[in-house]
Amino acid sequence: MNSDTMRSTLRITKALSDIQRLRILLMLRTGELCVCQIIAVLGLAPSTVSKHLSVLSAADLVISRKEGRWAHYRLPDGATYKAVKPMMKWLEEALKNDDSIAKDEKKLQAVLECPPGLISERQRRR
Amino acid sequence: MNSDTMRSTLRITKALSDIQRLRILLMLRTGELCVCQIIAVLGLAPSTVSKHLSVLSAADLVISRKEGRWAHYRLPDGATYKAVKPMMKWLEEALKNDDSIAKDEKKLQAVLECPPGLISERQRRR
DNA sequence: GCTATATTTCGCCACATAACGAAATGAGAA
DNA sequence: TTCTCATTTCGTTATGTGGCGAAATATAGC
Repeated sequence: MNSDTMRSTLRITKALSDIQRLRILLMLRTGELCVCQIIAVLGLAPSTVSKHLSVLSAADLVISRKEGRWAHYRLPDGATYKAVKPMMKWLEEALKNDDSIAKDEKKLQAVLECPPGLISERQRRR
Repeated sequence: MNSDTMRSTLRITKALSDIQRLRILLMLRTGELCVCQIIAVLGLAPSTVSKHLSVLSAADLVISRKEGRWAHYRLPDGATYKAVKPMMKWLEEALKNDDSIAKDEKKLQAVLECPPGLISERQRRR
């Protein structure tokens, strides 16, 4: 009967077992982000980041929204969020003093202020 | 400074990203178990189970205790448990209707009652 | 000491996965 | 339409990981 509860549970724990995906999740606490912004902070190839986002999405740990050429990702809300909220809370607590996460937050602030060279011209004009 | 918070967090999430290790963790809710009992329920090679236990141990998700020839594992207590309690609670909730877990519980009951053939003679005499 | 046995360690194989670049996709701009 | 560009998909490669059996370890009993 309920053999997908294990499947979906493992989808979540496997999604959480990679440093880049944890970085993305914690980054999204500040709110919805464009893929290019996530790419800028992580410093990885676009294709790599896209794959990570699809893994998170398949685990229902993020929600995607398309707007023209851009894709935005955010933490889930409502019922979907409820299922993973304890996990997220635990993650936040576990990593609240982590250096790499703090660095990401700092870099994200810079990216959100659109300093030259970090994001493409096109993106800055959105 | 705090780059091991990420390391230890990932040790935990990676430990939780395998079905056999989830089975072990939930099995241990009934209390301390001998390795051979865990082997009997999982139906895997002793070396495989031993490796899984060492992964869980390295993540501080289980505590081991040696007693003569036998090794016993249990869920952590006190301060150590506090750190992973939210995770465990979430896991229990997520898998409370899972078939494979229910099957394991049933099999564990049988193993604890020592039916012939499941555990070695030697073990039954402990 | 020697034997038996529970557990761990080691070596190996098969498979999963993270990374990249290149190509494909899709939607706005020209 | 055609071009541009953000994103995704695909193919490849390198590394990680789960599984097993064999050998090593450790301890109880003789």
